[in-house]
Amino acid sequence: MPELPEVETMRRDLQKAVGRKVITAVEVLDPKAVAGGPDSLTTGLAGRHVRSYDRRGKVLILRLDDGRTLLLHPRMTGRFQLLRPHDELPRHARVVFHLSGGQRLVFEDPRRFGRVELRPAGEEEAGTLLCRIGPDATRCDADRLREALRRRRTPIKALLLDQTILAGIGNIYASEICYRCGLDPRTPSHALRLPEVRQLAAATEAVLSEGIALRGTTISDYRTVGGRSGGFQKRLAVYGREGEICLRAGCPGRIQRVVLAGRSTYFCSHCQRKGRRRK
DNA sequence: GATAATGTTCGATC
DNA sequence: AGATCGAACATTAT
Repeated sequence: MPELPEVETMRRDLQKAVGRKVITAVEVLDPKAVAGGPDSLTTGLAGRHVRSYDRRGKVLILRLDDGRTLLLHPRMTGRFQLLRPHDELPRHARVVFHLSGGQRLVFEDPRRFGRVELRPAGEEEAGTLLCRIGPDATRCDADRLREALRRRRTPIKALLLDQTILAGIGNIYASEICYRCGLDPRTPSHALRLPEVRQLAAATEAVLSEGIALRGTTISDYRTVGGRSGGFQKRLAVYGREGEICLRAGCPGRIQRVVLAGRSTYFCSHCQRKGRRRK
């Protein structure tokens, strides 16, 4: 269930494993997986290769050698797997890209929320997957962030999940980011002043880059293209730790769970205060 | 069987 | 008009 660090890991893995291999054919096993209809993918992809592997937020951006762009959003359970010639298709295979050399790149997705979309040259931003998202969260500008927060009453953690403000933060990293900068996730956004927003921006960049360095977080489903688990689950300070003791040395607090914007949210009420950061 | 799951979008309501 | 909330989407695992 990928967020920014997991999609970035996918991007790096694909760049390395697929590189400029030629796509010889595409099979769409689940038409629902393709925004714009299955024919949009099967027409004219044969003979093409990926010229560059890019990403914005949780969206993979594969630029093809003919100028078109293949966009992919894994949503909750989408992932790529590289199969060797005699490997069987995974149970939830949705789209299969046949590559020169006999390998197959499979997009699999049990819950079927993920989407692939092929955009014409110069029109990728207008597609359904990119048109609603803001700048990538790895480059988190504090002044811009503050402007986005100042007239909103929503809890700060809910705003971190708003992809139009910053693209890429999901439910795990949102709780971890709030913990990192000592901010109560329920704090109304407009209560943050510039110093706190700066702390928040710094915490966002720090947590995401650690997530990337450890190749993402595996709690149950997420696997890298090579089928391996990520490593950031070992570093989670609050997510999924309801009732456990806070990891900060000497802190007597226990991790609490509340629901914000319909999603589980974890925090230490001792370390995390409203509108105030931890020293 | 009920519940929750790392995501987004839509419609209803304020 | 804009903000906000809950339901919906679909499937699996506990």
